[in-house]
Amino acid sequence: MILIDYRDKRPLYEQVGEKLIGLIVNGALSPDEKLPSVRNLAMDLSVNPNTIQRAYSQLEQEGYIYTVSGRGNFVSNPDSWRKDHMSAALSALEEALTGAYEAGIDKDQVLSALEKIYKGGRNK
Amino acid sequence: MILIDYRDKRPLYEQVGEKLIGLIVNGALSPDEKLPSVRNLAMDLSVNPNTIQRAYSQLEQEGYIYTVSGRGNFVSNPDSWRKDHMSAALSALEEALTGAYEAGIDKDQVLSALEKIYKGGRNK
Amino acid sequence: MILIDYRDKRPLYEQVGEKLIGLIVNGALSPDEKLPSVRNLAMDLSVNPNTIQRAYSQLEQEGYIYTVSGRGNFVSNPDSWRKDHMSAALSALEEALTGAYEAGIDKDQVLSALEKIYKGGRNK
Amino acid sequence: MILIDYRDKRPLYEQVGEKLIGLIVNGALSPDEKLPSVRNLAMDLSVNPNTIQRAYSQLEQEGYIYTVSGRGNFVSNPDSWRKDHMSAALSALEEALTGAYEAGIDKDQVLSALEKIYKGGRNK
DNA sequence: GTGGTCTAGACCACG
DNA sequence: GTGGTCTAGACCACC
Repeated sequence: MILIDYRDKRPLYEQVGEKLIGLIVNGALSPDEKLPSVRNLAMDLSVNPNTIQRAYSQLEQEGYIYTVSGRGNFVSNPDSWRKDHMSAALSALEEALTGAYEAGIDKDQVLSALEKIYKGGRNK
Repeated sequence: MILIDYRDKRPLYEQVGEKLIGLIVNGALSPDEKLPSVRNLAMDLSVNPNTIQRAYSQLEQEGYIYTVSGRGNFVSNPDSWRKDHMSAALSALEEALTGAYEAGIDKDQVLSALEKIYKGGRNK
Repeated sequence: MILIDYRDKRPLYEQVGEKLIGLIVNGALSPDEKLPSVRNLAMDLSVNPNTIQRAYSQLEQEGYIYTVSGRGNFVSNPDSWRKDHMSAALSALEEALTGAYEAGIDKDQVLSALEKIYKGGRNK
Repeated sequence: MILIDYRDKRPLYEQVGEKLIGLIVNGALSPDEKLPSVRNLAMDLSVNPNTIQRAYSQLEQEGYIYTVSGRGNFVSNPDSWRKDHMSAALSALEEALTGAYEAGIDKDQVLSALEKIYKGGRNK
């Protein structure tokens, strides 16, 4: 379900969190679906439960999941996160665009990259 | 010349390095122009010389500058870095684009962001 | 009669208890009226009977209801709880007021909030 | 500087955080002033450094302080938190007011409590 | 069994 | 010395 890349310099909990966000945004995990328990996922990934706990807390705080103590963690309704998620993605995009502009990348190149991704569909 | 943002979570040497790259790519620093000495810049920014040293080493390793021992650090010829810089910017852009796509951002929005940046010109 | 919010971080028994207090204080449940049986309410809310039991015990201990073993649970006479309830509400209010004061909230704002609630009437 | 109440049921990190917020909002800690280091405060309070770390992270995330890695934690400029802090205090106040209203507390009593606090000044 | 908190102790990057 | 991350192991409240 999730693979950890130990060469990645980012903290483990962030990696795990991001992967889960991907699954949620992709729709691989539906609203109100139960996520693996903290301990289970920790064992699966051979990682300390605290690390998973931290990833989950952060996801909850960002509105991607909600926690019912004693029951588990569940994915939130998209309303809770879609807006924030989109604005975050948008500002990341603007930053990348200015980077591209300053690097001297041609507008046509940007357009072709754009077409490739928006036509190819979900190829991740 | 350079301002340090202490609230930025990235390491200082990285911040300094990025600012210098900006100046180089923008052409504010021309090829073969001499950069400030490690000690001078360190004093200017009230920062440990080690920090500047590290920033310079990294820039050198990425090909943006070259070092002549005993003489100082100088801006490299664009040939040494332009290609790498562009491909890095391009892959960052692609990543941001897929992120935007998966977040459900409309193609038109991407285009408008694109226009805004590519028309506005170098205002940074 | 009662709705449970599973996203609420408080324990279920507390949530249920608070809702019941609301009904009692509002007068929706009159003194000496019989409350639903533990098992019935548990089934209604699809919740473990222990949870309801615990809510009832707490209400009893706070004087809002009384239990006749073998017969059921009944709403207490307001004399048993009104004073405690009021003093609790009052000290909570004072705490909130000092919080507001320290946050720099203007006296007029407090007054307008006060008017809004005390004029609007019982609309909850 | 801070006292921990072990009878309080809230988590330690929350208690510590709240006390610090109090000091910051009161002005006892000025903007850009350095807070005690994680380890120091942990020793002072005979508490695990992780606990303090968590308190600090939360304060940072709420905008009350900012962290410079390798240097320490510093209190933020009031602009970062005043607005959020006020709105939080305001909604807490409204909740307390409705509670008071429903408990049957007289408007005059509320007014007298209000006067007591807003006239008495900072008596905490 | 589930999440939440806490301790103890360790290692790393940064400056 | 400073914050940040991680592990190991423990205890608690809730359901």
